[in-house]
Amino acid sequence: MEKDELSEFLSKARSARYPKDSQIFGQGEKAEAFFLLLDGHIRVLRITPDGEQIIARYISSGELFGIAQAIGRDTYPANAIAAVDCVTLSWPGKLWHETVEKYPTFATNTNKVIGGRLQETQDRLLELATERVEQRVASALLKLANQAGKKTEDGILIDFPISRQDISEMTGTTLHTVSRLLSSWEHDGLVKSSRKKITVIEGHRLLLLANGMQDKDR
Amino acid sequence: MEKDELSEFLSKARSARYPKDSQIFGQGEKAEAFFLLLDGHIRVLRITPDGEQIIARYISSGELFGIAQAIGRDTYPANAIAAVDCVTLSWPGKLWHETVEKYPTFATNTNKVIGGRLQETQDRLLELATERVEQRVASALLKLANQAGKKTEDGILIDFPISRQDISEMTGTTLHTVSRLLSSWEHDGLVKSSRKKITVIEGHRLLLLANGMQDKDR
DNA sequence: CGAAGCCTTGATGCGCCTCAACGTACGTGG
DNA sequence: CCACGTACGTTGAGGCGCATCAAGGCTTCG
Repeated sequence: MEKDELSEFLSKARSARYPKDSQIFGQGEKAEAFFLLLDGHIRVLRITPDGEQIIARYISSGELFGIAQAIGRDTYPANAIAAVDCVTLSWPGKLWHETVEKYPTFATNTNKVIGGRLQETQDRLLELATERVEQRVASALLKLANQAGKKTEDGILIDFPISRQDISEMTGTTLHTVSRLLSSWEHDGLVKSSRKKITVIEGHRLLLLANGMQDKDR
Repeated sequence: MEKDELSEFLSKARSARYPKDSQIFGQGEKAEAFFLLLDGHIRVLRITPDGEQIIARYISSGELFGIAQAIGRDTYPANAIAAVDCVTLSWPGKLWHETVEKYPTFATNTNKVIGGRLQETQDRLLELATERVEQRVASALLKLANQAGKKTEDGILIDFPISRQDISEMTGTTLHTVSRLLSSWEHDGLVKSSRKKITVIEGHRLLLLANGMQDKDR
């Protein structure tokens, strides 16, 4: 897409602000628009008929989301909730098809985005099926630190509020087990955490845990 | 794509036969080609560094697979193994990009294919995280019967050889647990099975199990 | 006809969920 | 700004679902 084409495309966008904990769209709702996250972090949830939920992924700024049109759906497949105050751009759904027609690279690029998410999801499936809770939680922390980490004097802080419950919903376990793990890791100096805040201190040792190695410094 | 364009595209394909249990491509190999399954069934495996594996999906005839190029990868993300004797068409990888450029619908269609697989994978993730083994195995059988079922006088036969081990690798459990479940279901008349062969007899009762309901006919 | 691969079934144990109770930080309204 | 309520976190006790270990039977194929 050329510069002026891009700016024309951008000019059709609507900007919006979502306060922390507000819902941007809901699972099953008619997909009226697709989004680009300008600032903030978004939690993508999938819910079972009987109310249990898991966190499918976190969206960071710069990512497209809610692109139901791209995969030929007319409803959103998940909930999107602002994890912090967020700023988005959005376009009406029908503009997707027009844009794809005009700029074929748009479609091929989307392939890569969706393909990447497919990969990621399959990796998690493999993890969930073959690894123990401790490894999965360690992996999740590392991934979060990687995706949304902020360097501090203590270590790498995950830069949005995240509860034990959230982590349990990312890893298929309970908040109790997560709490116990974090307590034990904090005791051993691997992480530091307080209410809705987690800092990774010794990433390399966490990585050993994630890979199922014994931590000999224990 | 128009008729003569399609036939030109098809004329560039190479046809191949893969005997049962042979490998079509391997995880991590350079992706030289992409494939269309004309006849047969293919098992797609993902393997962990330490040798454990899960079945990501089964491909049925008519489906594209091994489309690493589409998602911007240059290696295959999984193993593809012929579950029965298979016939495929394949095209050199670089033809993907040319084709996409020439026929933009190709890219948008691929979006739908990949999007559908993403959905499916996320559904399985949700299942694996929230449901018990019994429910997952019941779901897997129903899905298989749906995707590759053949009506027989007894019920719906899954139309390719599939072992207890295979089912366990689809559902994140062990062959022992699967064996026990199938035995008990056979005893109750829900299924009928022998070596590498499974027939679903009472789908509706299996569905109840898959949804976590009590089976009151037990 | 033997050997390998697949399936079955029991016994045992443990990883993690569940249930329960209490401590602690946060923010909201008086 | 303090008091209170609510949401979040911690920690223990107990139990169960399912993996693991073990041993033997059956089917298929060379």
